[in-house]
Amino acid sequence: MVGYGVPHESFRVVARELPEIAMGPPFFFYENVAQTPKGVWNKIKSALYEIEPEFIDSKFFCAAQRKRGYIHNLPLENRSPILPLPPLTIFEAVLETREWWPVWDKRQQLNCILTCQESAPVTDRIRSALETSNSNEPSEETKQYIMKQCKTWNMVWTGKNTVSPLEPDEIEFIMGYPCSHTRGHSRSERLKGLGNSFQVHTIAYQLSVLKNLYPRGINVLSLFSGIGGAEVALHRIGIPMKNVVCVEINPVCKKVIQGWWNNTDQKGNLVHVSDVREVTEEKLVSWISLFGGFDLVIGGSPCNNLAGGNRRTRDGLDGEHSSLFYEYVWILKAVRRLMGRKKMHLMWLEKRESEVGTRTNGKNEDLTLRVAVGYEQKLT
DNA sequence: ACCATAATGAAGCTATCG
DNA sequence: CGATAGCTTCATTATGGT
Repeated sequence: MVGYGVPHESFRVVARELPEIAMGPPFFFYENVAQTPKGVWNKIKSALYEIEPEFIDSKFFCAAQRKRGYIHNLPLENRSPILPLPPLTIFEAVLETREWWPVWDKRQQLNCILTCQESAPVTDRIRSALETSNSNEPSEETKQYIMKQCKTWNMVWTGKNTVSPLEPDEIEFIMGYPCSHTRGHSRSERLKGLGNSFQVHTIAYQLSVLKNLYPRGINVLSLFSGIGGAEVALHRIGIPMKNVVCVEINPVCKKVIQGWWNNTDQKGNLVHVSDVREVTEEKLVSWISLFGGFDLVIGGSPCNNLAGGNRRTRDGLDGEHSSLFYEYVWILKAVRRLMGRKKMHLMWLEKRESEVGTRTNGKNEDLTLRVAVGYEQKLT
């Protein structure tokens, strides 16, 4: 679960064989949960140029576990983490818990950050179990019950005989986002967005190799953007974003990204698309023509039907949401095919001319801009 | 309409044991 | 080496309140 290596590990793979058809640029980066139903990662791998997935646990980068698989065509040489690395232990990440932490709770790190949390009766049952044990030390049976609940629901000690779920602000810190990144939205929306997101430092470590390749910045096609983990990671690395197309269906997530973009003094251009199924080859041609191509196609497709926590619809890669993986695949391959062609810009103009039915003598630039801007969706 | 709450197991992996 | 136990998991949804 350490892929080709993590910071401060002696064993680091720096070279691998990539099929020629998968070599960049453009570079791509795909992510999903590591523990899927059987056969899923084989399907993903075969759809993505048979590249071997790299499995990394974010426990090497933050205080919480997060086992994820990544398939990408990035170089492996000279990876570097964002420094300083964030705290790797619970005590350092959530300072207030230390005072109440019992010695028999041996946890050093948290389990995976999920999209929902425990309910009050769990905290109540734990409190009453501790209060009824009059002695200083609860019974082994009580300890076992409490530890099982604490691990299942990722709870920390916040008072006398009291365990609580993590606050959204604390999760933002652990996941590597700016303080109050998701502020201004309902608690449940914040938890869902954060539980579904990238761990920024883990992503940044893998993307860090792009910094020297693109000193003047990159154009990004960000699919299933969520709360913008990819964008935050690139920003933290120090890679300027010239143009970013964010494809995200959740309006709350879209607002989070736009808010972060506005607050971080971005010089580039941010375009929103509200559904991956609205991406067409025509739009790809337009963006590629306008931006001069994409340098990075990045995204983690929906894990709803793959994730272990799903009791009802864990029906694999062809499930209702997770099947959107195939959208990622065709879009990536379309981008690579379109960028491989010469005179792309001219081809696109000819196509537009034939559709519009009029010539655009000397006004190609205006037409390009007008059509491209038409795809941008304004925030309400 | 929006939001918070609370109840809802199994799959697949790893560690351990004989 | 196989069996067994132990552990973890980017979730869904009916329900009720505001």
